[in-house]
Amino acid sequence: MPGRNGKGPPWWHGKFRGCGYRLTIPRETIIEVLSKAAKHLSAEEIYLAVHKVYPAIGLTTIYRTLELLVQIGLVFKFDFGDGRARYELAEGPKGIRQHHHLVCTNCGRVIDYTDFIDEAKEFLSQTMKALNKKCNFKITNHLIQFYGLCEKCQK
Amino acid sequence: MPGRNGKGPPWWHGKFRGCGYRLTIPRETIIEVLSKAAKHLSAEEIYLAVHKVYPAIGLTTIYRTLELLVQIGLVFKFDFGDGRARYELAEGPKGIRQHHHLVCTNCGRVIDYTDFIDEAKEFLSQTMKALNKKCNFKITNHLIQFYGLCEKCQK
DNA sequence: ACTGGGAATGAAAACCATTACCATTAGGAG
DNA sequence: CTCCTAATGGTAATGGTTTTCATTCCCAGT
Ligand SMILES: [Mn+2]
Ligand SMILES: [Mn+2]
Ligand SMILES: [Zn+2]
Ligand SMILES: [Zn+2]
Repeated sequence: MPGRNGKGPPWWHGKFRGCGYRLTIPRETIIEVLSKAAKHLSAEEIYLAVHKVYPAIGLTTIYRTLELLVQIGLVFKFDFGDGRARYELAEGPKGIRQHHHLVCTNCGRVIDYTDFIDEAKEFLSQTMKALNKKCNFKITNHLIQFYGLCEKCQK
Repeated sequence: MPGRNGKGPPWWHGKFRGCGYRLTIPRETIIEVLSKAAKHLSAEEIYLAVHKVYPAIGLTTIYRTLELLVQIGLVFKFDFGDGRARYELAEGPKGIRQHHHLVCTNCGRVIDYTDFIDEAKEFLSQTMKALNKKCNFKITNHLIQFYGLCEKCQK
C-alpha cells in the first residue's frame, strides 16, 4: 500500500493535476527522492540524488520544483541554521506524519520527535482558535523547534 | 527605571564585562538601536540606523556584534522567510519579554503575540522535561511561529 | 496518432546576504 | 600614560538561491 497501489498512479498525481501542473520526469524523481529520504535534505543533496537516476537534471529545476511542492503543501521547508534550506515530504500515502524537530546547536544534528504530539495538538488547537478570534489571523501552518545539546554534545 | 537608572551604566554592561568583552561605541549604539526598535530589524536596517548617529560604522561590525549578542543571549535571531535574518532584543531592563510570532505568508507582516503565554509555558515545560528524559536532549531554547493570513490579506 | 502552444527545463550569469581577509584603530588593565 | 590585543571597517570573496533565455516536451484538442 505504500507509494503505488499495484499499477495505479502514485497517490499525489491527483494533487498535481488538480492544480493544473504537468507531470514530468524531474518532478516525479524529486518526489521519489524525498519519499525515500532518511533525513532532511538540502537542495543540493536532492540534486545529487536525482542526478544519479536522471543525469540531465539541473539545479534550477530542483529549486523551482521544491518551491512548487511547498506551495501546494506537499513539502515542508525548514531553516535549521546551517545556511541552507532543508526539505521534507509533508505527507505520504499513509497520511500526514505530524512531528517537530530538535536541533543540536553544537553539531547541527536534527532529530525528529513524534512523542507528546497530543500535548502539542491541544496547545496548538487552543492557540489557533484564540488567535483567530483575538488577532483575526487565519493560521494555516505552524513551526515548533527546540534547540539544545544532543546526547553526544553534552559531555 | 528603563535603560539607565539616573547616571548609572546601562543594565547590560555587566553582562559584557562578565564575558570579557569590551565596551565600544559600535556595540553601545547597536544595542541602543535595538532597544528603540519598534519591529524586527534586519542587519542592514540596523546598519542604517546606527549609521545616522555613528557614520563610521561598518556593516561587518553589525554582523559581528549581532552574532556576539546572540551568543550571550541578549538578542534573538529569527528567519521569517524573506531571505534575511531578523534581530530582536531578548530582554530589556524590565526583564525578558516572552512572546511568539505570527507571520503572514502573503504580505510578510510579523505580529508579536503575547497572549496565551501560560498555555505555551505549560506545554513547553512539560515537553522539555519529557524530551530531556526520553531523548537525553538538553533543551536551551525554543522557537514557535504561526503562519497564515493577516487581517488585511484574508479578503 | 498528430500537432500546436505554452508550460517546464537547464546552462549560464546575476543576485545578494553573509563571511573572510587584513591593515588600522582604540579599549582598558597594569 | 603605555602596551597589548581585541575590535573595527573597507574590500573582496563566498555560496546558496534566483533570473534569464533559448530549447525541450507535456498534453489538450483535433
Ligand atoms: Mn522532520
Ligand atoms: Mn518579536
Ligand atoms: Zn550535537
Ligand atoms: Zn498579510
